Amino acid sequence: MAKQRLDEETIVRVALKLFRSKSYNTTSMADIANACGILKGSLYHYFSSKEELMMKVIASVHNYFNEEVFSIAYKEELTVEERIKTMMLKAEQIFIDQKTGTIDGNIGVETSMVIPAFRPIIQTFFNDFIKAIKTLYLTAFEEKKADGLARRAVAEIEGSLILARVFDDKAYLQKTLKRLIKRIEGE
Amino acid sequence: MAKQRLDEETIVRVALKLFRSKSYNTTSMADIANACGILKGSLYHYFSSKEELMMKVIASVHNYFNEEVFSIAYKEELTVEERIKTMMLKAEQIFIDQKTGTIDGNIGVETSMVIPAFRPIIQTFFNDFIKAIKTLYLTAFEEKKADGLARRAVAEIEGSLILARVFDDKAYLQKTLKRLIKRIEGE
DNA sequence: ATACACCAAACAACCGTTTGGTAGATTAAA
DNA sequence: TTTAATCTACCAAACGGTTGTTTGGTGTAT
Repeated sequence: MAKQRLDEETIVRVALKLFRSKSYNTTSMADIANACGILKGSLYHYFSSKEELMMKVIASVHNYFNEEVFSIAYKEELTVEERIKTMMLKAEQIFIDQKTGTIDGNIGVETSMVIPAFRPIIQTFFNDFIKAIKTLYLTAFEEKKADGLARRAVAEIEGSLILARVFDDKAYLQKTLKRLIKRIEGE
Repeated sequence: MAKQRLDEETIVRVALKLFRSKSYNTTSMADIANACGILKGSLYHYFSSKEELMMKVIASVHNYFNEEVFSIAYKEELTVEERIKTMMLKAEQIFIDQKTGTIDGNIGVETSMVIPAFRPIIQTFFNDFIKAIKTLYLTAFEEKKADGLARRAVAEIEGSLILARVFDDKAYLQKTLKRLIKRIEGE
C-alpha cells in the first residue's frame, strides 16, 4: 500500500466538526475533503456516499455519548447524586466547545428534520439518552414518573441548546443542567 | 395589467408550508414555484431572492404569532389563568397540523442555525415569545423569577417540539404545555 | 507484480438567478 | 368608440456555479 495519510476515523472526526458548525446540507463533500487535505473524489475511497459518511458520523457521536456520558448513569460505585452531577458536567463539556466557548449545533436535530433517512438513528440516540437519565430518576421516583421526567429532561436539554445557540448564550444550557441535577438532589 | 393569478401573500403562505415540512435548504425555488403553479423564474417578479422570500415568510409567522398567540397574554379582560390556557391551546393548534396531526418543523430552529443572516429575526421572535409568557408569570412571581421561568418555558416548548418530531408523538408537546399552565395555576 | 491511497478530470443533475419575450388587461389619445 | 401605447404577470430558456458521484490513471510501499 501507499503511505496512508488518512483513516476513516479521522475523516469522520473532521466531518463531524463541519456538520456541527455548518449543518449537513451546507457542508459539501469538497469542504470535508479540503479539511482533510485531499480531493473530494478521494472521499469515495472510504465512503460510498455522503449519506453513509453522515451515518458513521452520527454513529460515532452516539458511541461517544454511550461511552463518555450515558455510561456514567450505570456506575454503581458512585452515588446517584455523583452520577447525575458528573454526567451533566460531561454533557456540558461536550456541547460547549472548551476552546471557543461556542455552542455547536446538535447535528441530530436539523438532520432528522431534514433527511428522514436519519430519523431512526437519531431515535436510538435519544432513547439511550432517556434511558440513562431514567435510570437515575428511578432511585428517587417510581417507574412512570421517572420515565416522564427523563423524557422531559432530554427535551429541556435540547430546547436550551436551541436558545443557547440562537442567543449565543451558554447560560441557557448551564441553568437547565443544574436544574436537572437539583431535581434529584432535592428529594 | 394581466389577470393576476397570484399575490405575494399567497406565495409566502405556500413557501411557509414547504419550508416547515422540508426546511429551507431542501426546498428549492422550483419547488415553491411548482406548488404555486408557475415557473421558478417568475418568482423573481415578486421577490428579489430566495433569502428575501424567506425573510418575509419568517416575518409572516412572527406577525401571525403576535396577533394570534402573544396578544392573548395582554388581554386584561381575561384572568391570568384564562390567558395562559388559551395561549397554550392556540400554540398547540398551530404547531400540530389539525388536518394531518403532523408536527411541522419549526422553521426558526434549523434556519437560524444554518443561515446566520436569519438569526436576528429569529431572536426578535423568541423575545416576543418570552415577553408574553413573562407577562403572565409576573402576576405570580417576582421580576427575576418570572423572566427566568419565561425563558425556560420557551426552551421547554422548543425542546418538546423536537422530541415530538423525532418520535412523531405530539404528546411531548401537549404534556409540556399542560405543565406550563399548571406552573401558574399551582401558585 | 500487486494492491492500495490518492489525484485529476469529467459527469449529469440541480441550484438560484437573469434575460428577453409575449399575451392580455389597462390607460390614454383620436 | 375605436385605436394605439403602456404596463403587468407571467413563460421559456439559458446562465454560471455547485452539487454528489464516477472514471481512469499514477506513484508508492509491500
